Amino acid sequence: MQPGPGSLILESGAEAATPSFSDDGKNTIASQLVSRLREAIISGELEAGSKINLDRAKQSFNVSLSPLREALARLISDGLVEFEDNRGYRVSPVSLSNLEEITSLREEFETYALRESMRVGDVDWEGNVMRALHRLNRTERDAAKPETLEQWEAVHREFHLTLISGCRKPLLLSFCKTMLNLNDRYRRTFLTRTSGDRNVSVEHSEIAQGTVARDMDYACDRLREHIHRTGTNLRRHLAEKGIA
Amino acid sequence: MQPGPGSLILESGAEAATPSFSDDGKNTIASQLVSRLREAIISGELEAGSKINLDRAKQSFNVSLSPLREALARLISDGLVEFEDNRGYRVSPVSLSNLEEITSLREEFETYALRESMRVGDVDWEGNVMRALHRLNRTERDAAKPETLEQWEAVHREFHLTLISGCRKPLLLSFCKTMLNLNDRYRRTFLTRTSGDRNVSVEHSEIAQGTVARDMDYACDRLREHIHRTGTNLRRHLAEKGIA
DNA sequence: TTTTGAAAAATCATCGATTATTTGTCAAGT
DNA sequence: ACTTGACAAATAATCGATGATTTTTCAAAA
Repeated sequence: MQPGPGSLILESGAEAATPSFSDDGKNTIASQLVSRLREAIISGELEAGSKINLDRAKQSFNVSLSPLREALARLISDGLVEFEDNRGYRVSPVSLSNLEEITSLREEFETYALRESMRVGDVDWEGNVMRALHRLNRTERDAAKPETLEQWEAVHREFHLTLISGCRKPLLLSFCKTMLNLNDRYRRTFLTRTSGDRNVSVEHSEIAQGTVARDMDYACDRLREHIHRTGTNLRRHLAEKGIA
Repeated sequence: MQPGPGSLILESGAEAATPSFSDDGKNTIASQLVSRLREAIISGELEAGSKINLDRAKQSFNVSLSPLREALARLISDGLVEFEDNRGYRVSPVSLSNLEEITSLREEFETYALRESMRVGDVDWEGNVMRALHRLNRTERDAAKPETLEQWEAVHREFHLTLISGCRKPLLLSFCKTMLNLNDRYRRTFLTRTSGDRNVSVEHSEIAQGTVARDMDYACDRLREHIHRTGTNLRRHLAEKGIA
């Protein structure tokens, strides 16, 4: 079970010199569980609102109780898990009002963080933005190939986080990360294709161009529209599936 | 052990019809620890930046390891505790830049939440605001009597949270709560008396009056100034103690 | 039929002991 | 004197078992 001496544990997807927002230097079982559980929830593998049975989870993840509980406790901060004394953990439910709040807060927080980034961001940051944009535009997204969806989600998330990564406000960044996580769960659960009347590539490019040009009003307006459109689309899909 | 038929279980400190932001219906050791640890950190009893030795903490709180680790894991979300694999937990350090970020985010988040509250808040909420103001104004704050400082902190916190409690955005409220916690740690650690040139009672009254009058610009401007002044005061005290 | 209450099952919470990792110490080699 | 590396102490992480609480089941009474 334990890796023998001399065996190497390769960290998945850790590329040097790439600012990574999904740190994978995780050593302990608890920390690995945080990543695995987060992915399981965001991807919809663990159903929204469902109770997390500790015995079953223990078995399915092949771990003991202590690291599992600790991992779940840490996930509360991400808003992905809820807890109640003597009633255990459950996956945070989805709802129309929750989606609407997430959309509103993304609009407020991310435009604020973007403005701050344009105010104090350095040239490295600008370069990171352009690189993230390029990668995003070169990443295919085909509803017929599920693995492209997953890859696109990662690159897309990276783009939005890079945009605001110049703001020098770590707390604000962690809030934005949380909101983005929650938002991505809705998209991955309810939205496999983009609405026909949108050209998302153009939207991203406009945001990035405005950003490196330090045109605060333009960039923030485009970003706000972008977030708002996604919210509207998602809301429609939720309504179709009859979610209040 | 089981309460007999007809007996009532009274929750400590739970006054009906009073919106409480410091829920104390905690049953389990882990949940009680979260409260105790949070208070210990905010009050400065646990020194900022210090490592939390699990063995010693275990003894001093008279608990076992599992609930202690779980409680600390939950406190990460409050920004009061940091964690690193195989290196354990430590109390989040204080710094000038951290204080400045907290002040900025409070200005942004709380004014946004206050505007939303004025937009959608109901009459109950208005009443709660006026009650919280009254209680705050009637609570003595004397640097010579430490117990009054503690009481004042609680009522003051309640006032600020009540102001924005009408916004119907639970995630936003939890973020504001977090920022307020972090801010209160700075005040309780570095500030025992108010700056002489301020009349804080008047500031609070103006904010509350503007709020129930639904004068968005006036109320938000007063609130922003209020937060900003506190930030400036704290910054000066940090500088005096030579904290970068 | 509905309600009640006690026993049983399921599940959560906690503990003490064991294992793994990191940190500190000190002597040997350069 | 400075670095290096092995050993020892301190500390963190995990496990399996035990204890406590909640939920479910089901039979008896209204």
